[in-house]
Amino acid sequence: MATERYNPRDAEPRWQAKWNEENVFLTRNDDPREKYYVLEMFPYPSGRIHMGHVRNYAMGDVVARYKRARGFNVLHPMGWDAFGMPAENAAMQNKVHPKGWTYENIATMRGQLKSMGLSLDWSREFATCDVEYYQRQQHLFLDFLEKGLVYRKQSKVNWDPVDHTVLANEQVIDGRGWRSGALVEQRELTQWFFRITDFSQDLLDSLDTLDQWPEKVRLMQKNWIGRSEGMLIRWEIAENAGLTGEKDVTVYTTRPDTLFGASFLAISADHPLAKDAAAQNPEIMAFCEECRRAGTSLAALETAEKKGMDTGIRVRHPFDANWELPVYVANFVLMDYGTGAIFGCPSGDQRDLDFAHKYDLPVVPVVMPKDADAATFAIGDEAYVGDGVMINSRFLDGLSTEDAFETVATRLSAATLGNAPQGELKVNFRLRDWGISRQRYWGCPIPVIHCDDCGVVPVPKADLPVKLPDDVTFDKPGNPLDRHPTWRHVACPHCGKDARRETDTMDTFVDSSWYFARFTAPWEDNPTDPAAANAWLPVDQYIGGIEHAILHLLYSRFFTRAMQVSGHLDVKEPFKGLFTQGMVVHETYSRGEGARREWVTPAEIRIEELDGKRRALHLESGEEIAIGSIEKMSKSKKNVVDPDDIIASYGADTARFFVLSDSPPDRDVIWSEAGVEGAHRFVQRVWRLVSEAALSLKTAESRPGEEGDALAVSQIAHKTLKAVQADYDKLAFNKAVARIYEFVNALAAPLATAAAGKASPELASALCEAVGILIRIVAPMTPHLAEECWREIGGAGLVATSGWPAYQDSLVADNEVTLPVQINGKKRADLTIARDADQSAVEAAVLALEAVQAALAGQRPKKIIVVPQRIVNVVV
RNA sequence: GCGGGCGUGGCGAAACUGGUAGACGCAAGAGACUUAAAAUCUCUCGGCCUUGGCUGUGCGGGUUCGAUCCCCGCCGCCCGCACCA
Repeated sequence: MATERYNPRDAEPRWQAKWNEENVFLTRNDDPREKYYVLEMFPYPSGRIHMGHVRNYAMGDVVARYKRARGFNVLHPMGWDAFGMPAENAAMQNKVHPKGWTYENIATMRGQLKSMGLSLDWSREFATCDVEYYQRQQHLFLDFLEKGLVYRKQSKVNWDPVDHTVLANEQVIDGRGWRSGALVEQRELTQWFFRITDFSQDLLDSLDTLDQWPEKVRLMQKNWIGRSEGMLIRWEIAENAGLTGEKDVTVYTTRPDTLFGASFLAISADHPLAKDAAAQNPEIMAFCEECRRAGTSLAALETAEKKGMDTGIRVRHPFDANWELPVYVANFVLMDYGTGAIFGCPSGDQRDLDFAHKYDLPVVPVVMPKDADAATFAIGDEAYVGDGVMINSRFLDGLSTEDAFETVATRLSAATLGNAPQGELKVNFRLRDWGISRQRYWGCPIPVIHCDDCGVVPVPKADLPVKLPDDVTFDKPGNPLDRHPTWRHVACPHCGKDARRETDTMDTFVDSSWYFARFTAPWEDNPTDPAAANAWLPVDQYIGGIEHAILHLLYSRFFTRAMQVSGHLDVKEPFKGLFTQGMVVHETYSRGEGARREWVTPAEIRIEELDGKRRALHLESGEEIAIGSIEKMSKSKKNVVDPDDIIASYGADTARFFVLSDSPPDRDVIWSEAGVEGAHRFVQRVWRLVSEAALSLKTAESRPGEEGDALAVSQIAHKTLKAVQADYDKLAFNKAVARIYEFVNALAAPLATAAAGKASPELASALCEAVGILIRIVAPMTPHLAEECWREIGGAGLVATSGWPAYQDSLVADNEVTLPVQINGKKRADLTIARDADQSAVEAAVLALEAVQAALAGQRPKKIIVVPQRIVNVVV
């Protein structure tokens, strides 16, 4: 009986319509079953989806469908991270409105995602640029403001004088704006900040509770937060050189133990003391300017020479009033870490040592390795940064580094300078408060009003939303909100006088810092329904790219805490489980050189192989195209493969199955068409096997048939079920795929017997069950195929609403095991024996083996190692 | 520089963290079916020699009855942070 090939173009839309009709994936908040929240990082609507999206959402969908089958009430929503620069760039380049551009992209991409057959609750969909969403974000902002979690301060920013905008550090390339190419200036602007540093310690401590996060990500966050334990030490100014009125200067150090090795103080060019000095001395002024300019170029930092200038100011050593040290302005001291001032101990720090050599400052070794000889220990070109024993340090001599730290801390805390302690213990963090002001149009307006009389006035909640005006122009650089004729002019909510709206919008990272909470009740007037948020959160499984390991995840962790403080929910950590999936990468193709280089999409070329050499030829012109490096799929390099083509020719199931096969999900994959065909063969094979055997399986009981090993079929079915279940639990999709292949390979012969109408009733019944298991374990990956097969075998209802089958322990465990038998560690034979055979029984059986007898040649073995149910090793 | 990870066939990768190395898939080769093609099926497929072995998980040592896995020392690649006091 010839079976028709499975036709995804017919089947997939049919089942998608069916799921939709029956509201299979709508999630109710009042469902009594245990909850499971699975979320993939929502996409930026850049235009079309690419294979990276397919991989991300296929993984999430497997988890969602699997957990649904396991009986959980699954929340699996989708939305759009829709504010951001590309929309404004498109507006400037193509004269389209950011709003129109964004919503059109969303419509396209939504259609593409729907064609993948994802089990999403589309009723909860939103875009962050929806007024309904950003209104609630403004609400949150106001609540944070009230709780003191938001503040304004002057801050240095990278300012592009051509585009009239602030640039993020990564948008400054070699000191120039990435778009305009203009030299970037450092400007002081008043900006809004979120007080993320209020939670530094908690954000650090709680990392330990996130045991379902990759170790790597936790470590990255830990380093980013950057906790260090040290001291603040105040140094009395002995000589001000007529440059400052200050009486003392405070430094931060993690090595107070090395205090007797100090030979200079260094301060940042932005330190108040440096500013005082610069005001009095043009040379210092010039040097400070130079330091600031150098600071803009990120790459230059690496190689930048350590430079300093002696200010002439002198300070007294905290433990010796007669010991004076020079104060330098130095280009390597950062104003925003510690106090912007350090003491230099050249023997214990490589940078300080280089600096000391350059400016002829003393180098006194104060720490030596435990086993070194104090008489001969010296510092050459390399500082000794390790722990050890104190030397040349007066009352600290002989102490360990650790004890010296304690001693100095105790003494300085007790001592006073003026009327304050001379030193205090201080924990310092690298983490900075989060600046959220952006001088851009396409973002969430910051809901405050500036009044000449009342100052900064929050917009009353009743007046929300502060809506973005639609009638804006992009013909000039700068923020369109600034030059809008009317939008910024409003009355002060306090006094009613003319006032001005804040025209800055929020960093788009704010939008993505709480969307996962909004999904729990997107219909709410308030930002959240706390009951719903508390019930659903934390997200049980969050899936996304490693590129968000720090910022997005840290900001979301902060937001959750801030929302807890302001009563919007009552959990601390937003994401219980995190999985970082690998990228989909592809070769790049280009023609032309230098500035004229033009990228070519894979769709426009064909690859030819000649004498082992691969060549790329342009389809239209036949011209040879250069094959470039393998990189992450991106619009700019055009090395994207549009899933539409693959879905159109092979179907969504094949695309899904392929991206889940072969490679571990956390590793990058190189896209290859050959792999797609392999996956498609599997889809067709499952369909053929199931459909060919389906009829005879149903009728087998009525007639006698050939013997078949029904038990073997049941055993592999249940073993596979158990293993695949474990793989899905661990998100090891590639291993699940391999096991399913093995399973299908094992079923092929018995199913052929059945298809020929020769299966015994026992075999037919075992096959019936096995096929049912097969359909349900492939269903999370290839859901349309599963439905089609399910109908073919006469399954009740939909696979999508069927439960997960339970494996039987008795069928999973074998009564007999086959042990490899090694002689001196090399495998020489197999031994099949009862599973519960004891040591002596196994030994006896092993000694009886021909191969063992031959190896022993009549001798007694030295040793026999029996690892139960695993291996036997005979040592001769 | 600091921190982390990885290195297994022609390719993507498995191997229950000390127990048969290379499961499964891709590619390749041979064959069957076919007028032919597609589809499908069967077999081969790390390397070296003659059956049977030997050898093999980046390289060199070590621990162990037994090492892809643990320890020491190299080599190579990738990622993150980067003047953090």
